[in-house]
Amino acid sequence: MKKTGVRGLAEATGLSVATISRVLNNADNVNQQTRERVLSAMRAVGYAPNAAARALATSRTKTIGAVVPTLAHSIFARFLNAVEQALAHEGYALVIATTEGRPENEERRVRELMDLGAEAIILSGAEHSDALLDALASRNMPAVCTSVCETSNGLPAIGYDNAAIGHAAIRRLAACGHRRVAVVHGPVSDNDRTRLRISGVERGAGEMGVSLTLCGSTLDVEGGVSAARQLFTEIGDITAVLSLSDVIALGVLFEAGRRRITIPDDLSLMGCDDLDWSAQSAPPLTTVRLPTARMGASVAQSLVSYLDDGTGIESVRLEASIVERGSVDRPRGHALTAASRR
Amino acid sequence: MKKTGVRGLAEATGLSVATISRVLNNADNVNQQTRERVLSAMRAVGYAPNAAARALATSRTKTIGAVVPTLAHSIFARFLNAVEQALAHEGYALVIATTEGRPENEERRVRELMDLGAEAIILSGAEHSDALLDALASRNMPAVCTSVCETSNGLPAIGYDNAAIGHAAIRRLAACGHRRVAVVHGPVSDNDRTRLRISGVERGAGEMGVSLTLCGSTLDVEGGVSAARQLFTEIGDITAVLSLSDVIALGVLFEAGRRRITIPDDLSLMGCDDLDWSAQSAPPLTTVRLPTARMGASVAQSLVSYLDDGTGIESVRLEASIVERGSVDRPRGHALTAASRR
DNA sequence: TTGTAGGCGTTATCAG
DNA sequence: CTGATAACGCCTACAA
Repeated sequence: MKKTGVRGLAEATGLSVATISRVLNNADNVNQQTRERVLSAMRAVGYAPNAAARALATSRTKTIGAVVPTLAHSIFARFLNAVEQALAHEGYALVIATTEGRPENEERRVRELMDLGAEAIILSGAEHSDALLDALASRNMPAVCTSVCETSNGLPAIGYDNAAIGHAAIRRLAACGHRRVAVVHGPVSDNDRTRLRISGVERGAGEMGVSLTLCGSTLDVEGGVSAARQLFTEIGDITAVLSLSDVIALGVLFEAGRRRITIPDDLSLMGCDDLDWSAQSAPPLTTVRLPTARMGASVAQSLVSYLDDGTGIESVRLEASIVERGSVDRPRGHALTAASRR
Repeated sequence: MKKTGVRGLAEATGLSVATISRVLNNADNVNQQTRERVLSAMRAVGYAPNAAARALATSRTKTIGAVVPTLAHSIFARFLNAVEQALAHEGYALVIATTEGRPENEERRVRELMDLGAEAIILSGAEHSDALLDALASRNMPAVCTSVCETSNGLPAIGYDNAAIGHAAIRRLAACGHRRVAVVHGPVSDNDRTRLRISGVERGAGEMGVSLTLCGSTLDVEGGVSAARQLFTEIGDITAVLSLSDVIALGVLFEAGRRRITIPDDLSLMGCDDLDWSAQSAPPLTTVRLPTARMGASVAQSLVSYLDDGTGIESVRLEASIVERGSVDRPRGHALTAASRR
């Protein structure tokens, strides 16, 4: 029976395991010829290094864990897609854990990730249980909160300013002349980002004399449809809808279409996210573009720098920007009310 | 300086590492009191097991790798979401690698996954380079192809029958009376699933006397919009559009809306996937529902059974079904042509 | 029920 | 430039 691993190669080449290890790690102090010899031996036996053994010896796993509510929402998927790409380029692996929408799972998932050997943890949002924070601290595990730009728990945050986003969005609408706007948003419990956006909207509305109708919904297209249905049948007296995420806006768009409510003539609609389809819809959606991909790259970069070079992890505030497309216009009298009756 | 790991606990409790290890692995042959003692000691020192060491000793990493083209397309994200959930319940971790849409990256990513210690590999589609297949075989690494239900490379497949899907879809359209339909599909190079669907469509069209117009596009909403634009301006003479994926159908829907082409009055539209929004659109999209989540669960289950119990990995064919909603109707004369002139 | 000791495949520290 | 050897933290016969 042949020996496995470096030992086998050592035997096969007549060299020592140390030398084998050196060529494995591209150490410079190896004779060119020796290296060739080892390399070809490796090819010959189809040698594959054992990551676990290496991890044990170096106490480096080159693995980073991320926990998100779900992969089924494209905003998280796009973010992780960017993270994965950047991490892969740096030789790190990404292992993903979902909470299945239940924040009470977060701590457990983080623990699993750590037990698995993750060298850093990527979290969603700024709010995390003390137990989770403790777990992180007790192993002093680097971690970063994403989709937000500040936290009150001491963890660095890489993301955007949700309150500012809400603020800018409502002001833009106000600047167009809207004074009665409905705000459709996802669940606020367990979602600090949504709460922050709402608070920004409220502040902006106060400044601009805009009267707000808040309307909660689930974070999916169906939620947008239901919310729109309610808006159109029970509220009516609004000139614009601000949807705090594009999936919800899509629902509003669909429901408006069904009711022959023309956007932006009868009603303006503004979203937030800038998803794949947002520029393509009819009409194209005016929305807040979130720097999702840049955020992913930035998170990956920060973590890798920290792990490889010991650089501190700084919070990063990425700018979001409103992209004007065709779904927002000046209000036209009681257009919606009229349209609803059509 | 305290000793780390099991050794430390052994010292702290006055027991041996073997006993510590036993409680760690919930072995039954350990005294209840002893167990308590160890457990509380573990809590006291905040013990965290070292996965690398365990992996090295047991040669089990409890990690499964998946490579997909991208996470940015919700069809993959939803699939992996299901995989992750099922795997997590079984105590396995999922590490994800993307090819960034370039099949030539696939082999490298698979190697990275294997080098990382993945115990099984999840692949997308049935087509894979010989180099990749060899790499898998030489380490006899279990792997499964997904989104397809058969392969010619010896690997098991868990998924649906793409040709049958295309076949059923076009026949349904034909049964509604459509004889001239445009098929909009994503890239065919490097995508066997799309090719299979097209072949099924062609066979069905032949059987039913349907004349087809094939129209390739990119696999996103924008692609659907462009294709629709071309269809509406240059082709015209069709009564239905069969979109081989829902994202593309969404583009068609948007473009039709922009041109005041009413679906399904002027034109029928049928999709494939059944995404989040498909039941909510205006009109709701008649589409082929792919068992994405079940597929994810099935893949996870098969792999886990194999790894834990040595059960063989069988190919699984999951049924897809057409879900009738509002976007397909009988053709009405030259409605589209008329509508285009409106 | 508990303890002892060897080994898992690499890395890294010394000498040579 | 190369070699011997001791960790790394855990598991698991085999003994007791």
